Amino acid sequence: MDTSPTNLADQDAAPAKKRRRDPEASRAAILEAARAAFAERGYAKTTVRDVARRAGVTHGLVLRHFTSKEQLFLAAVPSPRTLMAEVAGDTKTLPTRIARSYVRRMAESGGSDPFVAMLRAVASEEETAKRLFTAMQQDSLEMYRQVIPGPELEERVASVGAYLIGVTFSRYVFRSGPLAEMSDEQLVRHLIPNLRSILLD
Amino acid sequence: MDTSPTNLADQDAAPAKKRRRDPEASRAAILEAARAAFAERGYAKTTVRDVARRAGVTHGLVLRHFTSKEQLFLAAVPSPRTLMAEVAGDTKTLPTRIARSYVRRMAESGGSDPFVAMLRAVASEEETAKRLFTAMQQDSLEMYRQVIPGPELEERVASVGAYLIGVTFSRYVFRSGPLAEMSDEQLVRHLIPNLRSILLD
DNA sequence: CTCGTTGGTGACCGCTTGGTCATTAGTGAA
DNA sequence: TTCACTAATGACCAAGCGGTCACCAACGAG
Repeated sequence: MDTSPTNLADQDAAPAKKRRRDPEASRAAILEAARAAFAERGYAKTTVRDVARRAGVTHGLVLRHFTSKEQLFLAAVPSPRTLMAEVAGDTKTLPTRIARSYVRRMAESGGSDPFVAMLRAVASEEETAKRLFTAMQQDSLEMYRQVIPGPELEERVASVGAYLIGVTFSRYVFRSGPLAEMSDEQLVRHLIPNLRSILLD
Repeated sequence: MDTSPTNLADQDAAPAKKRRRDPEASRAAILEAARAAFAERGYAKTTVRDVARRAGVTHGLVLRHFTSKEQLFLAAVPSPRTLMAEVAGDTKTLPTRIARSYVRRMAESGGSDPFVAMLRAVASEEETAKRLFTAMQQDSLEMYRQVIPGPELEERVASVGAYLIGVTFSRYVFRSGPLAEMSDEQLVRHLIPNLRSILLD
């Protein structure tokens, strides 16, 4: 009553494709697909099959390379080297550099930055992501410690972090409202005075 | 080879319980359980069975009362009446009132405020939550419009919103770092100057 | 041309999920 | 006490998940 070798197909890539056989390229394609998927839909809603389809492979291969969905997340969304690099330098121009560096970085990745993926993952109560996020915050605190004077350093840095989290949320997750509609240049101009007052009183 | 009427049980409440038969009470218990669950674990990770267990009923009853998980979300997490009420009043003391009202509100619900639930739901790309969130932002903008002078009102309000989103994320979602460890009073004191400079230059 | 190696496949599995519905049992009125 | 009414239950379902694995086919070495 069923001559075919299976009852229900489980195919991943729709069109018939030639096998590529290039493990490095496959790995890279999967990682990029994973980054985009986790940033766009969050950890919980992203399925291994989603990532596979984007990368043009089968979900079996994804698990073969990365063992589990969590391992894939860890490989694709690595500790996003301090949200704002280039912190070192003159204290007076610090806010400007932070704003520029933040906006450039987000613009380059087109909204699929690891930072966005981590925000989403943390929001859906993903323990792994929380650990990464903690490490990231520690890193950034260390960098500020050498540049900024005064007491309440921790609190000020935490507030800047919170502010940028909120901006990221509005602009790249929620994607609605004035902050989402500004151009990159407008956003930089808008951020600078706020960062300054939070950071330097 | 199987005398029982079913193979795998699907029970929800572990201990044998008497049937309560009180639709109003059930509804209320389910709604409260849903609010807490959505705020604690996010929309994607919360299952209908989770909510049912918390409420002490079966998951069948939850769906019977609310039809679907999404309807349940909409019923449990209603438009959270402008994050900060009591905005009207003197402009000079506005930041203080916003900070107080925000902190009190969050403290009262013990971190299971609808606002947190919505943040989490939006982060996992839930369209329904996005719509609620948009409405909420519109509401709050309306209220500010009558109280605050000057241009760039939209941008300033959006930035305050973003800042509070970030603070909420750090304190009630991520639950780590200085902002999470502050007492309510400390947080109020910390927020006021930042809110003031963002809102009033 | 063979043939061992190995990147890649897709059927399969156990389990969980959101959702349905026939059945069961409390309850107030007659 | 009986009985209609209906809140509540829990077995059931299809779909989809993460994860496994026997197999297949593309390549380089001989």
